Amino acid sequence: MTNPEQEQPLVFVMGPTGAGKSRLALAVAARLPVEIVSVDSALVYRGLDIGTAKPTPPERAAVRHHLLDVVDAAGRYSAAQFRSDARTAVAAIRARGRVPLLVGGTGLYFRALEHGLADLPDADPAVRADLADDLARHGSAALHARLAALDPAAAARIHPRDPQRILRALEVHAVTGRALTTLWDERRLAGLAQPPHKLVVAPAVRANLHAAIVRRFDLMLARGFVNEVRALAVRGDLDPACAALRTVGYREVWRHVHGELDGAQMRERAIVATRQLAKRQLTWLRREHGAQWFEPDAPALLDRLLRLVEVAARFQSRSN
RNA sequence: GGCCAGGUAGCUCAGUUGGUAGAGCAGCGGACUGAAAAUCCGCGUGUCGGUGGUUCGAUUCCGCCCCUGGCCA
Repeated sequence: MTNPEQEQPLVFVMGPTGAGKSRLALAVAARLPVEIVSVDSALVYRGLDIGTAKPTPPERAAVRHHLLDVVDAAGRYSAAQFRSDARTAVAAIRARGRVPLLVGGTGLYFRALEHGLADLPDADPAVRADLADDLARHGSAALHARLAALDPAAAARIHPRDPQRILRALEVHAVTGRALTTLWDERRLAGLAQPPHKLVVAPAVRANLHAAIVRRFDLMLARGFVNEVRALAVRGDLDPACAALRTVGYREVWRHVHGELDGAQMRERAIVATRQLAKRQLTWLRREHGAQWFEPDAPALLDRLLRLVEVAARFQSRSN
């Protein structure tokens, strides 16, 4: 008998922010023995609750959720760490005889889990700080030129004005002495043995998604989003360079709390940033092959999801 | 009611010494290998407020009308 963890297809529930993924997952959890694995780069941060629309304590009491609150707001997380944590969570859920449901909107994390990643060194804070210094002093074009000498293949695919990727490629080279693009070809961290079932939840009409985003942001404000950010500010150890504070909404509210934006500007810019995020998420989703697309709250969506989970649950009980 | 300043892209505005116009933002499309809710790339036709006139040609000059803001009554 083969390992059921590798044979059984996972179920992915994917969609842009505000499309109603969490609501759907909770509806399934009310009827079948599922646990939810969050696939979301913002929900991992402790202290970011209202502005990330994180499932609430009652919701988390009703259904077990994984990969929420796994790092401090001052900390770092990564796609590779997600891949590893998600695999651990999936195995643990299955060992309990339950069905994991992977729910979220971070395209890179879904991809890392499904297809794996190159086995690369972790971020090195000291090297990164030096490179950030060089960037401030010489500009990204100069660093891109430096990269072109060390790793021409990487330089060819990274835009000269994309500092984040230039820095990462230089960082990998500094830490390993090897070209990033060479390492990509060498060793991979495994993806899934079986292709997952992918369900995409997204309004077909963009204006509907935009309207949902506005409603949701206003609800966040009503629930005390500004006070939540104030609480993060009084800690004193966070600044806008932290990954957590680059999150959509948090960066705008942070500036509001520090007097740089008035209430109306903050709201407008946060809503704009959320729309732009949703658009980028849709770009990832359109690329997903074999995904089934549904309108939020479509009865067919819940039916389809329930059927997939039932099949998985049956498979699960047979192999345990 | 009078005077002044405006009315150009969804928004804020630039511009055309008369040859039908372009920036920023928004929006849309795309990329994406340890920051990814990040970081980047690409995409600009719109009754130039309306109407009449001058002109080969008017968004541009002139008249009238409408609208907005300010000042005066």
